[in-house]
Parts: sequence; C-alpha cells; structure tokens
Amino acid sequence: MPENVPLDTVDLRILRVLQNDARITNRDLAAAVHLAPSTCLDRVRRLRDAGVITGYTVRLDAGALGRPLQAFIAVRVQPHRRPLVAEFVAHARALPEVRAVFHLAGPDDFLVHVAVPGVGDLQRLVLDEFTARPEVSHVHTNLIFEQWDGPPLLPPVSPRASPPSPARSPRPR
Amino acid sequence: MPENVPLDTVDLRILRVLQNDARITNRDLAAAVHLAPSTCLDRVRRLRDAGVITGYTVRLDAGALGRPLQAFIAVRVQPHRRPLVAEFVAHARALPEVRAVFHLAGPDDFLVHVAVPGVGDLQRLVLDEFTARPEVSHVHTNLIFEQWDGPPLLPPVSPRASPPSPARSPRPR
DNA sequence: GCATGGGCCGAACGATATCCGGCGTGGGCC
DNA sequence: GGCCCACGCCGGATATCGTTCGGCCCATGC
Repeated sequence: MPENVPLDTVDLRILRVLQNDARITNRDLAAAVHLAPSTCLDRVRRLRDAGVITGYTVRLDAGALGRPLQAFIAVRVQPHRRPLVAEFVAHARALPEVRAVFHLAGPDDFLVHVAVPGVGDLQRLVLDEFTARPEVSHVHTNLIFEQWDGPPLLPPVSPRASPPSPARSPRPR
Repeated sequence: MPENVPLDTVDLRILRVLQNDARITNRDLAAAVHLAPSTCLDRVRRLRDAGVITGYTVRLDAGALGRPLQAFIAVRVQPHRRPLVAEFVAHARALPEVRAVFHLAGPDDFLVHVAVPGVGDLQRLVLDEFTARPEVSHVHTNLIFEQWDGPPLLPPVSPRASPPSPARSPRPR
C-alpha cells in the first residue's frame, strides 16, 4: 500500500538509529538526530502512519534458543495455481520451525527458511511436512553455514547531515 | 557463543511479546507475563546478557523506502577457499542493496538477498557487482514475488501458562 | 505586504525505568 | 529432620522519560 513515501535526511537518520536499537528512548533518539523530543515523536509517528515503519521486533539468537541448524528448503508446487499456492503457504507458515516463506519466480516456486535443533528435525520436516504433501512435486534442501546482515535498509545518507542547524524548511512532499 | 540457554515459560512469553512489539513499555510487558516490572526487567536483562536477545530493531517496508523489488541472487565462488569467500562476503555485505548474505552447503555457495528500486538496478547489481568479479563463476537470480514471516521464533508454549500464580520456584538451570 | 500552512520547539504533567533492600521458597548439606 | 544458603520475586522510591499542547517562525502563494 505505501509506495515511495518521501523521506528527508532526518527521517533516514531516525530509521538508521532505530534499526540499530529500536528500544532507544525517544529523548536519546531526538538527540541523535538533533531534534526536540516532541518533534522527534512527531516524525516517528508519521513514519509509522505512512507505513514505512511496520513494527518493532527483537533480534533473537536461534542457536541460543536451541535451534542452531538453519536451512533453505526449495519447493516446487504442481500444479502451480492459486488455491494450492495459498494452501502451501498457510501450511508452511504455521510450522514452528519456519522463519520465512518466499514465493519465487524461477524453477523453484518457494524458498522456505527454517531453523531446527538438529539434522533429524530437518529430515522430519522435509519428509513429513513437505514431500508428503500431494501438491509438492520436488524438494531440495540447502544447509546454511553462516549468515550476515547487509547494511541498514537505507539509501546512502550524505555524511554532512550532522550539524544541528535549525533548518526550518518545509519537508519534501 | 550462547548455546542452548535454559528458558522457562515466562522467558518464552517475554520473547514472544517483544517479538511482536519491541517498544512495549517494561510495565506493560510485565503485566503481559504476570510479573512485577522490576522482576521483568531482570528477566529481560538476563536474556540480553545470555545472548538470547541480540538486539532490537525496526521493521521497515522496503517498498515504502523506494525499493519494492526483491530477489535472491545465487552465486558460485571458485575456487571456494577461505580468502576468496571472506572477500566475497565483505564485498556483498557492503552493497547498499543487500539485505542479507547466506553461505550455503550445496551447488550454489551463496544466496544474496537484495532489495532494489527496479529491474535495472537488479541487472546492474548482477553484472557489475557479481559476474564482473573474477572469483564469481556463476550467478543466477530469482525474483521474489511475495514473502511471509513464519511464526514467532519460539518453541511451542503451552497455552495454560496464563494464570498469575506466584509460582516462586527456582528457574531451570 | 499579507494570509496560510506546516514544521519545530519548550514547558508541564502524568507515567515510566531503574535501583535496592528484603522476603519467601526450595534445595543441599550435615 | 533441621539448618543454611542461594535465588527469584516483589514493592517502594527517585530520577528520568513520554506525550500533549499552545505558540513561534519560516516559506509559500496571492
């Protein structure tokens, strides 16, 4: 729904800071972007209302939670029609081992990102939850050795945007 | 580093709530899990110190940020040796379009999750940033139609854990 | 020059985070 | 069986914070 909301430099800085620590106090966030707390609150609320910020969440260590093994399971669904697709997605999303489901364009229709305690659980998942389903025509599994985040999800911000100049100009529309 | 930290039902409930809204006040979080605010603060701090909680972040809408197109780029690196692998990962992670990098066991060595403004950017990324590199032997791109989150990253919690019984027993070790 | 809209700010009030001392329970040890 | 210790939990107190509100100031359009 939200498409290409106009963001200025201050918005981007806010998002960058929040992405690094979403539980920062509004006061500290305001200081970090050189705004008054009240103004900063306005900005954040606007970003939420605009749909840019869709929520706040906690980053968890899957290994510490007893699920150190992660993998991508590629799945082909045949026939590849809406009812079957929807059903498959619903089924996959409901599995507690599933972290994310991607519907792809390509030879494989889906990529299912899973986190499990051990190899046995992975096997069970593939055999009982995927290949056992009639609409699933093909499955292959890729173990994840290691993973890394990319940079914060932001257009490059010019580094000169630091000085606390009031700059009381209208925001881009 | 953190491996299989013991978690009780209350911890799991805390994580579930935080995963749904990481900016909830400690007071409300405490109420949601039937604890005193001070005790709840202790719990959360312990989860952070134990490495279960690795941080708090904001969920952003890539489309609203002007990058509605997402894809997985599968990459083969040859020869597949540590120095080249490290170099490739560093390069990929530094690209602003990259959301995550996965090192895989399988025919493809890496899966790079990217978000871009349009098809042209995707093409540029593949040609200039991946196939142009000498260690990259093969690249193929899968567009992401749609994606969904799985359930909260938690072992199933028994639903009976709601009543506010003091239950002043020692936590599992 | 004047009216208008919007962004920004500061003060104030209510709510919150956080620390601390103490209590009660359960388990280990003798 | 009885004692001691460790630990989880709580409630109160203080400093800090979130949030609202009214008003200022600049930029724009007429």
